[in-house]
Amino acid sequence: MELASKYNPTDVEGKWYQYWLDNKLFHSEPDGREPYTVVIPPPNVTGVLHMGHMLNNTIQDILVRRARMLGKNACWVPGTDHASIATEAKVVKKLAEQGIKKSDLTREEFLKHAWEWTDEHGGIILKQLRKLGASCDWDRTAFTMDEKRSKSVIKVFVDLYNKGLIYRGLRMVNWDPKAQTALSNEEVIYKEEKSKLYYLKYYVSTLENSEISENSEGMIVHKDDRGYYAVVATTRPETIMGDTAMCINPKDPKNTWLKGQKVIVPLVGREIPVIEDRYVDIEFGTGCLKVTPAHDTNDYMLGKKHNLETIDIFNPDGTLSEEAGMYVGMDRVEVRKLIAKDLEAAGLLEKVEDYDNKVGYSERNADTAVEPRLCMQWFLRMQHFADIALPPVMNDELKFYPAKYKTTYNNWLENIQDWCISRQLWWGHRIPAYFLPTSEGAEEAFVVAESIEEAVELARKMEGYENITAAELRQDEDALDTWFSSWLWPISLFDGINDPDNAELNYYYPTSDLVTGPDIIFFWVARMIMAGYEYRGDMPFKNVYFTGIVRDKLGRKMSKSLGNSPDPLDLIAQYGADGVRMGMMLCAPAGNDILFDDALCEQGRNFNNKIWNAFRLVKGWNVDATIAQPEAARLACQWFDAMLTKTAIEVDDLMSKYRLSEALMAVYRLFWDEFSSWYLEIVKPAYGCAIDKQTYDATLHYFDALLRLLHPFMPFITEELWQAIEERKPGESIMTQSIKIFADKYDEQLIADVETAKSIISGVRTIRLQKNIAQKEALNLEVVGTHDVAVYNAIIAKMGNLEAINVVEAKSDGTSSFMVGTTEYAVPLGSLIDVEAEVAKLQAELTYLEGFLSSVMKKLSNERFVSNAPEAVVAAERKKLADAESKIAAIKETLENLK
RNA sequence: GGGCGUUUAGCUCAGCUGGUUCAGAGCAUCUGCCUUACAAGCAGAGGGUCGGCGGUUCGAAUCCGUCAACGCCCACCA
Repeated sequence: MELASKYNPTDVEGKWYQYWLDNKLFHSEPDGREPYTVVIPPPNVTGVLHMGHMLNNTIQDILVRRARMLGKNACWVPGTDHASIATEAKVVKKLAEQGIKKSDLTREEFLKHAWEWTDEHGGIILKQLRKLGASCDWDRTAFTMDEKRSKSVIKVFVDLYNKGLIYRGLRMVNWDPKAQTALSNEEVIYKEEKSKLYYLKYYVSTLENSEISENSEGMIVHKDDRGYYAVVATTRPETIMGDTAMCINPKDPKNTWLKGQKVIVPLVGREIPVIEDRYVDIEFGTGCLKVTPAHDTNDYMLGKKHNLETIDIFNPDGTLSEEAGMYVGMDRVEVRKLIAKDLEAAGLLEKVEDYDNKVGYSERNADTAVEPRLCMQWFLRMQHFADIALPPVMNDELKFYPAKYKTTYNNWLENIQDWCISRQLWWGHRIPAYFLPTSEGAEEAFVVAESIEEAVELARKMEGYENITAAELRQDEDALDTWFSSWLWPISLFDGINDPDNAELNYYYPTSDLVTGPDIIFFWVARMIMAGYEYRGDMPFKNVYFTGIVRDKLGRKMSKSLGNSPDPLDLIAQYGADGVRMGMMLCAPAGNDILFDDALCEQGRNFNNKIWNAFRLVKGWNVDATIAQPEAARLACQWFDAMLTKTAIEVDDLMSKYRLSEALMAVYRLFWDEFSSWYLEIVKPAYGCAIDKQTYDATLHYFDALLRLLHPFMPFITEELWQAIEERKPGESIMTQSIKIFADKYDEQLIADVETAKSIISGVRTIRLQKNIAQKEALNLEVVGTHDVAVYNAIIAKMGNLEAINVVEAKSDGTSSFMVGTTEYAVPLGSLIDVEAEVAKLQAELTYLEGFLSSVMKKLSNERFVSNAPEAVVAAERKKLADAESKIAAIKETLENLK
């Protein structure tokens, strides 16, 4: 077999991915094996693969491939998320480019565009995942808005409504007056802005000029010829028409005199009460806060708490409404300027200060400040869900990796707020609520049903609606929050909402591992747990692995605007999928942020090359069945066998703790250092010579084992080489080979002894380097005293190119020596010896050892140490002492001889 | 403001219940080598008061306190 000296991934990857697909190796059906299920965190249907996906999906693929090789029935279900906000925004933008406004379209027309967009761009990201090698069961690909998933969402909404867990209520939303739509918090961009802080005079109507006589500590009373007044600092004077109270902190000494009073809203002339609430910051402004429940989130909370009236002074387009009573029809921005002048003219503006504050702007209309606005919304009561979702995580039935996120989870659930599940969007699952015609001013009437037919049926049971028709029902315009569909994902993927207790669900659920980012622990992870217990009475997954956030090597978040995010597909083209996977994993310890650097992919690529070349070496050997196995090779096989087992056990342990990065590193070192640098060098036949059959077969066997260990991390190259080890039957793949081929014990002493032998070899090599002696030139080695690892002489001789290894009482003259453990090794160099350098080297070692000895002696002469420390520790110290003393003696003797 | 976390070699990180697998790994660096698998390589070497201070202990990277720097999440100041 002809092999290039460098591994070329592009030749290999497409071929094997197709092979896996053709042989349906990713596909899973329930059977007698233990299931291993992973559901993909569905990426945005119209999204493009970014580094976060790379990391996340590499991890999932590693877990899935490994589970498969452990003999489990692995099922990784892919799919996409309709991502209502993001997708709708993209469609709106695209339409805008064509000169079409969303407001000019009907719902149906808009949705047609959205579906077109989805069909056009949808699934690109899933195709990209294939380049990475993702072993998803593509036959199961789902979409949060496909038929089954949509039906599930509606069913769940109706069910929760019927259980009394869904209700309607007012909520402050971020309103974009230009787009005339509500925005999610994520769509609001806060900008630092230089604005003004207006200090307005609110005259106290309930105090006569003379009433305040006592002046308690710290009290600040404002009074002019018109009477007593409070000063309120605000950045938004145009909202005073909506004021329904003034609030002070009950603990504020400055304003105690205002308690229980009433004040007059400037210009407006309306009398409002002074209320007290700890919410008010005593230090800010004058400690007096104007309360405008309709136009500020916190004020709304205060309003609810103190039963205040709510006056909505804005129209949806941001102009002032009739309710305002003044400046009607003018834009809020204009009014701010105008009212400031009017206030000043009326002598009601005490002062204006410059002020830096953060103002929210619409992501869609950069120049439009977001207006808090009260809207009727749908809510899900969360206390019930918190109650069922908290215990399993806290008592580790459902495990988080890393565990620190338990705290985060706990904090959120213990302070749970009701979930606003409606969104003022069209792209998504439309809320299955149908409003009935009502007379002006009457309370709204509606029914919640899975279909219009059922809605009509329900409505007809209501008093006064006995003859209502479908045409008279008006379905709620809003769509459901995207998370309201994704929280069902682990169940809905197996159609467990529509068809509870179906065979697939019973087999695959609960899923095994969830791999996701900690940023969606609340949005998604917590809610899936809730839905899991609500609809299955069981956890949706057994383990959650939280990845870090991918940052650039300077620690900055990857973002389009910074231009620091590499295109994953470019990386794959450059380094190969296996190289990039390894690059990701090398820098990805669980729970830490990932500082990504191309250099890591380079390291991955280099490793691929190393594997490739090791294979070239082995496959290039000529095998001669008549040759007996050399001693060195026999020993090397024994040793490498133990090393394989040792590493396999280590990898098992690390993987069980989700320490993927370290597991990969363990295999990496096994392959590069132990297998390539030691094992292969030991068994490698001399140039032009053949290798014995026994060693050759063993080597192929080790190669096979190494490829299996590596396969979950680097699927492509391992398949390529595994197929090349020997003739394979059609359809065979490394994917389906077992990884449970290792013993559960290994000879530790054997490994330790070879380590000693390796140290001896290194010692010889160091001498060669220092003395500039070529590897070709054979040397002798003298072992002074006892040679504990004489068994490995064959290896030591071969690797050190030694003619002889002699155990001597005293070494000969003119040697360069080194120590391994407590034994001295000497290489006779004859005239090559540099006495001066040798003395200096030994002197340095002596100084170190003497210092070491004195510290050990100090410890041992400390009576409290000897009496308190465990015996084993004391014994160890005594051994240190003895060893150091014997080393010192040996060095001193050598020094004497040299002189 | 509330909560969580991090700080160990130039970089990225391991170091579980205090004591020979306690000062480690990979990369990078330096020095020799185009040695017939691989220079995207081989062989060898150097490099750390374990963030600062204080305490507990015979003994602290490890436990406690405190300060500092950085990061994340939540709530945000009208």
